[in-house]
Parts: sequence; structure tokens; C-alpha cells
Amino acid sequence: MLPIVPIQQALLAWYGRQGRDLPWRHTRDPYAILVAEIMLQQTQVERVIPKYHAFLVAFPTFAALAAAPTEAVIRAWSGLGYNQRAVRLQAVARVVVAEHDGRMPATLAGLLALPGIGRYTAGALACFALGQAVATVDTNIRRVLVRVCIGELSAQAAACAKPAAALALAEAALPAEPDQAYAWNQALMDLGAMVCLARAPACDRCPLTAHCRTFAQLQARTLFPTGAELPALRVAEAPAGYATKPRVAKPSQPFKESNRYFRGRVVAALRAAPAGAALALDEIGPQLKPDYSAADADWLRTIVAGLARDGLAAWADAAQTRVTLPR
DNA sequence: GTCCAGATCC
DNA sequence: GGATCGGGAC
Repeated sequence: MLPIVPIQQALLAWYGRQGRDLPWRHTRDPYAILVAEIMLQQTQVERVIPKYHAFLVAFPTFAALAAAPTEAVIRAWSGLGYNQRAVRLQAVARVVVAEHDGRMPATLAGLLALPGIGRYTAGALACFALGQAVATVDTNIRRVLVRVCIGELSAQAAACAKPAAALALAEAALPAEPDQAYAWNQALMDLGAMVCLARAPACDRCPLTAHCRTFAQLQARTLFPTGAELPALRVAEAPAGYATKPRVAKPSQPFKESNRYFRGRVVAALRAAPAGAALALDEIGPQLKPDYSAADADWLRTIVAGLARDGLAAWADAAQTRVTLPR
């Protein structure tokens, strides 16, 4: 582990000047931060921002979300994808109201016990909402720490694909002063999202090049590294097992024929229906594929049954011919 | 095509 | 460890 303090100082100074002005950085309301963190799972910041504001207007508190019809929550999730997150977020609100007196759990273990809250989100909540000096690793933080502290072209980089190894790295890098953890974690994500990009890092705009293992590796091969050459070098020089993994050629059907695609289309049809209204499978089918016929009924029923299992749809009749969003 | 402030299930 | 879960942007 290379000396971390100069890296912390350089990154925190850059964050003070260049850090993004994001809505959830203006609040310490645990509920608002929870909403943001769930929305941000596998979803870019730019797409979350408008949905974040609208969601907080519609459901301003744990109590409001817990009491809302699930149908309304699923509608508010439109455009974000991974719709089960909407169901799980409301489940969290209901647990918080019913079992924690309306307040978010104040420990990492308590947070991890909530539905849909994994290690990243629990760590983010502990740090961003509770002010605790907790390390957390998302895709940006892992990439930045590996590049700076390990070196992307080194053999050790592959080991950090394991969550436990990446978390250990993040814990070792956490500032000694507990009150700097918030800015540190946010700064790592900003650098990853704005400068230390996955495809083409902008090393010419990076505040950490003087400390960065990967930049040093690039300098050993290029006179004036910009970062743009990293992908090619990664392929050319990657240690066995990293980046050039055998990568079995997966048959991979077209997305428009996938179960995943049709699940999204069914939920979209249910959202478009009037509140409380049930749709017959025979009404939904033609919206999914123009040549829908009675022969496709079993297939569609299977799609809907999967959604019902995930809390994203509900049968309106025992014969399973009509569907609604869950109440 | 790849990538993205992941989590859950097997 | 692998598969699954959306959808928008590049």
C-alpha cells in the first residue's frame, strides 16, 4: 500500500473545487438518502436526479411511502429500470415503520438486514446518512482505488474483483479523521464518474497522476500518457486471467426477444392502465407483439407469474386471466 | 455492442 | 461463481 495521506489530500482538494453538486448531498435525511442510494444502484446519476425529486414529492417520508399503494410506487419508478427496487424500497419503509419506530437502523448490521440493502448500500447509508466512518465499494470506487493504489496493469488488480478484497482496500484507504469519510467516499465516486472513466480515463485532467500506480505504468510505455491508451495496453499486457479472460462466446439472443424485455413491457402496460384497473392477458398480449395469438397465452401467463412472484404484478382473478399492479 | 452509485437467488 | 433483473446513453 502506497502512502495514502498525500492521495487523500489531493483528492479532497479536487473534490472541494470540482465535485458535483448533487441533490442528495444537500440533505442528511436518512429517508431521502435511502431513496437516492436505491435509485443509484446500477443507474447513472443523470437519469436518477429528476426521478429523485418527483419521488420525494410523492412520498416525502418513511411513513408516507409505507402507507402508499404499491401501485403508485411502481408507477413512480417508471424509467429507472430494475423495478423490484421499487418494491423493496417500500418494503424497507414498512419495516422501518413497523419494527424500528419510523427511524432507519443506525448500525451497518441493522441496515444489512433490510430487504434490498446489500453491502454497498448499507455502507453508503452508514456514511452518508449517519455520518459514520465506513468504507463502501461501488464500481467507481473500486476502479479508482485499483488504478491508483494497485495498478491496473499489474497482476494484483484481478484480485480486487472479489468484493472482500476491494472492501479491504477501501478500508485501508479511508481517512484517519472520521469526519472526512463522507467527502472521501463521495470524492472517489466523482473522480470515477468524471475523470477516471472506465473506457478512457482522462489522466490529463486527474489530480492524482503524481500518486497513481496505473499512470506510472502508462508512463513506462508512453512518453505523454493521456489515459486514452489504457484500454489497448490493458488488452496487450494484461496478466493472464484479467481482462482477456477466455470469455465464452455466449449465444445471447436478441434483447427484444428476452424474458427481461417482455417483463418490462408488461409492467409498462400495467402502468399505462388506469389506477386500480385490471387488464386481461388478451389485452396485454397484442401490446407485446403484433402477432400475439391464443397460442402465446401460456407464455404470457408465465411472464406475469414471474412478475407476481416479485411483487410487480397481481392476479385479479383466481383463473389468472386478469392482471393489475399490486395494491 | 458496452457500461452504469448492486442485490438476490441458485 | 453464475444467472437474473431495465433501460438509457454512447
